[in-house]
Amino acid sequence: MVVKIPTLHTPKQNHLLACLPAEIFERLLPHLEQVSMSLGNVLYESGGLLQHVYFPTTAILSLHYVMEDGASAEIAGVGNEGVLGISLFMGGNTTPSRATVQTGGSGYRLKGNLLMDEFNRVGGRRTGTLQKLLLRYTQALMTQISQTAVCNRHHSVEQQLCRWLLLTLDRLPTGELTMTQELIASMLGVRREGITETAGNLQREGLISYRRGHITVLDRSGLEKRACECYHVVKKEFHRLLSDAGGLNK
Amino acid sequence: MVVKIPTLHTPKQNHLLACLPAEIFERLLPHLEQVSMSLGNVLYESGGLLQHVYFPTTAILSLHYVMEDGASAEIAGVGNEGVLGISLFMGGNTTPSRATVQTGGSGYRLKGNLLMDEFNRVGGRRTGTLQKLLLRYTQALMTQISQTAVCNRHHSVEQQLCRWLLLTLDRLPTGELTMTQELIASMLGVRREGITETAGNLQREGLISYRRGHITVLDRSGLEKRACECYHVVKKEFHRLLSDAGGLNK
DNA sequence: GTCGCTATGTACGCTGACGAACATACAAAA
DNA sequence: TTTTGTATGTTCGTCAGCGTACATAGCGAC
Repeated sequence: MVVKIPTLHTPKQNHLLACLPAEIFERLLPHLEQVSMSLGNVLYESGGLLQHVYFPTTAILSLHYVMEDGASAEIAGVGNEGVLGISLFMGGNTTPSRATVQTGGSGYRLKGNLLMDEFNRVGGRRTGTLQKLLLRYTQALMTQISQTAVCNRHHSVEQQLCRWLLLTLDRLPTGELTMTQELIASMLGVRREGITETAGNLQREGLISYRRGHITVLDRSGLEKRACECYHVVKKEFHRLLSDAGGLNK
Repeated sequence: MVVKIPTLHTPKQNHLLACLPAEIFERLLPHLEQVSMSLGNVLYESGGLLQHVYFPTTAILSLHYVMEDGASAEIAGVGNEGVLGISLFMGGNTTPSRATVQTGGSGYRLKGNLLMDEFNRVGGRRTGTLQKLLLRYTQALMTQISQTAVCNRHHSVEQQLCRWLLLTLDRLPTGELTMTQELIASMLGVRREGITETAGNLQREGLISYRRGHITVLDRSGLEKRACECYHVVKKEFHRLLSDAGGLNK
């Protein structure tokens, strides 16, 4: 039985927005537009121009790359800890990767030019604060991407599945994710059968349970034991760089 | 026979330094310290604090990650097109990856605080120019890392070797690289025997020739045919973002 | 030159993941 | 309730890359 609790939506549910100093937050607030994103939506096409940046609150987004032969792989995920569209302020305006909605939900978007105004704003005590925050986030994202590269090289499907479940879990309010095995497989860039088998093992051992498109995590620390070190490296680095915005807010 | 031609060293051999406007370049010049780096030198240890940023001219550096069990993989390379030490201005001061010298040679280094002064400098017509350039470079680097992730997932050792040779070649003045198979294997995160076999094939077909630690590329376009799309994606993106500094210099 | 280190070559069995093909079973809509 | 689309389960042969072990050979030091 699913009980729908009417959710309060506020931009502060996004960690980056939440740790902006009041002065900046209030400047942006009138321009933050709530958007709901549903599974599979394509937010950025590879090579397309970015009109907005997105700050997810309950949604989870996925950066991935689709190759010439159709094979694909996720490069990184973006949830309420981050923002989609960094190439805007990094100066490229576009990237060769694609962004889709991996878990439906809500978020806020902001017109690119408004973000840039604030990014480059000079004057006042808060000069450079948004910039510092976004650059720190970008570095954390790079760590995530790097770790994905290493993980793809050396770790088993099971380790990767555990890592991925944990990272996704950390971005969700509950222990249940709405997610087919097919979708997970395409994120990890492996066969669907590989996920069926691995998830079957995890279920048999009581770590997760699932039914048609819904996975419930039963034993989080069990998953952590099975995941590769990559999970902890990424978590630690996000924490180091972004907990309390690394003092930016003081 | 190796003939040593006395080389002229100038910071302008590094593309990033070369496309700085004269005003900024001249401010930095007195602080650019030439350093020669030899194979295997560790420039940054994982988690260590960054004192300098490095602008390679003839050297090639490698960002890689060493895992708990000792296995390792390269995340990206840095040659005369780039700079090592971006986490300085990204705000993290350190990264979980490591940087070593992959091909001995020369470069220039700059004290971290001096770079930061210029990065954050306000006033004058050139405000933000260095910042824009470095952020663009960072985005290009992210593309390289992302592509490494995808490549690790889906491509064969042969494709990856070709990609890697081409990327390295593009950073060198000649068609010869000084490089053992063992070293290449550790870069790609595969077994040395895998490289022996693959390189043997490439040699048999006349694409490369090698002898104990030296590889000469004989048929560049042949390598391009065998490489995966990753090589071209990375090249294109670097070109798009950094050719003539994307107009920053005008 | 020759010695010795280290780079390269080769062979063997093993295994994780692949690709294809098909069976089952759940859940939502009719 | 029945239907139907889709998510999940299972099997089987194949293969790239791994780990191990050991052989050869180039090149620099002496």
